[in-house]
Order: sequence, then structure tokens, then C-alpha cells
Amino acid sequence: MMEEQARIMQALSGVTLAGHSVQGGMGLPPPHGHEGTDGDGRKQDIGDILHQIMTITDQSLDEAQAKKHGLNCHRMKPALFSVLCEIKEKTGLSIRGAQEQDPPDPQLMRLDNMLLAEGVSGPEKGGGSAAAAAAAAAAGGGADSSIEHSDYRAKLTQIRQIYHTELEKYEQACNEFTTHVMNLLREQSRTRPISPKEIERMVGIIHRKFSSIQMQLKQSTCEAVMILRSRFLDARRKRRNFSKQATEILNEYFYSHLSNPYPSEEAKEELAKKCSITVSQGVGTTITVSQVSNWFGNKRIRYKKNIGKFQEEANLYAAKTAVTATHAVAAAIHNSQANSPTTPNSGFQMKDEEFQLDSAESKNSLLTNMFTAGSSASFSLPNSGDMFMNMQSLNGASYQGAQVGDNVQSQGDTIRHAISQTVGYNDGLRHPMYSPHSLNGNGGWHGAPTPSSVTSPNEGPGSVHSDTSN
DNA sequence: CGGCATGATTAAGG
DNA sequence: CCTTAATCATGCCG
Repeated sequence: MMEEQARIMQALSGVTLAGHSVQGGMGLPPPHGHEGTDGDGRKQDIGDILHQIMTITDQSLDEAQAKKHGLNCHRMKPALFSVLCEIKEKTGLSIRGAQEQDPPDPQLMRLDNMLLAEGVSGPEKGGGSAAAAAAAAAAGGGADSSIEHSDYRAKLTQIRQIYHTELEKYEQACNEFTTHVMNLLREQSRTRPISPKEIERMVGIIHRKFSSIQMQLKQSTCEAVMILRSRFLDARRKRRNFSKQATEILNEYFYSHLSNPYPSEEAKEELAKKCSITVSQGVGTTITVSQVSNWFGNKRIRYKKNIGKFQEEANLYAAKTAVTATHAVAAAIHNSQANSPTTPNSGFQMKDEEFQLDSAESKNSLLTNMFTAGSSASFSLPNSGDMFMNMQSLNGASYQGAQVGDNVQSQGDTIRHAISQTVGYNDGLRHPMYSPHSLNGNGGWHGAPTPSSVTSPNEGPGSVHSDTSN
């Protein structure tokens, strides 16, 4: 602005102030009646006026005020004013021409695109609160992915809200400031050479300024989104162990459903609920259904991979469930088993097998490997004839019992329930042989759920009861 | 710090 | 969608 003025002055003085001597600028120059004949006089006149204008700032306020009034009343003022406007416009145009084009700014576009992609600057979904409510509703609806991401979404909504309010604020401020400046300029245009184009230009400058501020806003919003996102991903990737109680519950379920450790959706939900409830005293990690699924997936594969390693655990949990589930019935069955002739003492036998475990474990893992690798029919017999027989005699029953238990367990505490539980317990203790047996030829559990197919070979003559009692 | 345990993720298959 | 199997990345413990 100052430069511009100086330039104008320079131009004016260059053109019209040729050879003007400086005289003490005091007092109002006479309003000059002799505008008449000679052009030299007119030039002199204009030069005087200009000189007064230029020196007006050197004078005291009162003097300047007075002089200003005088100049305003000068009859040549309109003409001079228009000339000044014209010159200013020209210089202004030339200046503007150099800086006018305003490239779409790739960075801004990138930010816009990202905000759009992130759903921040997109169509406002009926207000942030509504979106949050929708997210919450979806979370409550049971879709676990929504549960996992509801937090993220809530935060994103928050960001979006802030972004929009800020954007609005900026817009409003921009408009206010623009009108303010325009009013000022309009007002000043009465005393200062200001053309409409100049006002327009000012408005443009203001808008550019504000849009740069907007870009900052967008940038920081983007940053916030990125931070939120990365933190969320980190949090997701970062593993936090479940609490002891949660794993206990999961293990309990797993080992009590060892023959078919595939919890249904409802079971998973229940487990998730139970775990997060139990966990409440510990870290506030809520365990979701998908986490339960993960857990079971991991557990199945890891159990299958190295059954020996999990025996202790299996015993522990199977025993626990058996004890907690049934008391008298379990004892009764135990006794009956102990007294039965064919299986003189199940307790002892189990111990035997437990001892065998060490020696049999290598065999066992071998067996498992063969199960997983080779065909099921060829190896099962040669590898461990006696073991397999034991397995058959014991497992045929226990297997089916477990199956029944799986089906019944969720509802009932009937006698069969109790039996299945105890049988499950036995299964747990009979680990080395039972487990691979319950796996199908490929080492998976998937063959197990169909009792008929599995039980037919060794269960032709025997029934559940006979096997259990024997 | 090394090694194992463990939750999460991914790819492939149904 | 589910599963399995492999893998990743971290947590934890000696």
C-alpha cells in the first residue's frame, strides 16, 4: 500500500510537477482565481495542490484538517481524484496481473480428498450426534466390528464436528471481515482514490488469506485423523493379554468341550460377556466376540499342534469343571467305575497313563504328526495297538458322552449333563490317546461332530453305558 | 536380551 | 461368513 502510494506520487510528480521549487508549505494556498489563460498557470495550480497533499502529513493535525477541508472543496478535486484513480488502477492492474493466478494448490486438493475419504468433510450425516447415535446403535445391535470401531467412529465424529464448526466460524469471520473492510473502503473512497476494482481485489486478498487459514485447519484435521487412526491401529495391533480369569473361563469352556470346541455364536457372546465381566476388576479390556473366536482359533490350532504341552492344563480345567459341575453324581460314577471289574480302578489307570505320557508323548506327537500328515487308516493300528485298544474301550463312550454333553450342556443340569461332565473329566485325564482320537484323519475336529461315523468302527457291539461302566 | 506365550492378522479353502 | 495354518508383533519371564 505504501509502496503503491509512493509510486503514484512519483509518477504524478514526474509528470506534472516538473521543475517545481519547494517553498515552505504553510498556509492555505489561495483558491486561485486565475485559472484562465495560460496552461503554465494551471500546471502551477495543480502542482501546488499536489504539493500540499504531499506535505500534509508533515503538518500538525489542525493544520492538516483545515487544509484537507480546503482541498476537498477545491473545484479541481473531482478531476484530480479521477486521475489518481485511473493511475492507481493501472498500477494496481499491473501488480495484480503478476500475482493473480491462483493455482488449485495440489496440497489443498490432497487434504480435501483425504478429508473426504476419511468421511470428515463429506456429506454431514444429519449431524454428528446423530451419526454417533447411529454408531452406538450399530454397536448395540451386536455387530462386533462396530463395537470394535465405535470408539474410533465416535472420535472421528468428534473431529468432524470440530472441523465443521471451525470451518463455519472461519467462513463467518471471513464474511464479516470482508464486509467490514468493504465498508471501510467505501467510506474511505470518499476521501481517497479507491476504485471498485480495488475493493474487489481487497476482497480477493482477504479470501485468499482466509482460505490459507482454512487450509491450516484442514491440515490439522487431517493430522488429527491420522493420529487417531494410527493410534487405533496401534492399539489394535498391540496385544494385551487377557486377564487370568478370562483365560480361565475360556479354557474351561475349551476343555469341557474338547471334543467339539466350536462355540456357537451365542456361546461366544456369552463367553465374551462373562470374560469382560470377570475382567472388570482387572484391566478394563472388554473382550469381544471376535476375540473369543480368535482365542478359540488359536487354542484349537495350538492344542492340536502340541497336545502334550496342554495336558496339564487340560487336566486342570477338566477336573475343575467336573468338580464344580457335579459333585455327588460324579463321585457316584467314579465309584461305580472303580468298582467295575473291567476297569478296576479308573483313577489308577489314569495315573498309569499319565506316567505313560512321558514315554508315550514322543510317540504321541509322532502319532499326531502322522495323523496330520498321512492317511488315517494305515498308521492307527500298527503304531499303538494296545494304546488304541485302550482308547477304544474308553473313548468310544467318553466320546459320545462328550458329544451329548456338548448338546445338552448349555441348557441343562440333568444327569446326562453330569455324566458328560465327568466323562469330560476322564477325557482330560486320558489325554494322550483321547485327543488324537477325537481328531479326524486330518487332525481336525471337523470329523468329530458326527458321532456315527466315528463311533461306528469301534462301537458296533458296545453301547455308551457298557463302555462307561466297563 | 533371548525365548517362549499369546493375541491379532492374513491367506487359502469351504 | 466360518475355519485352519502360518505368521506377525508384542508381552512377559528368567
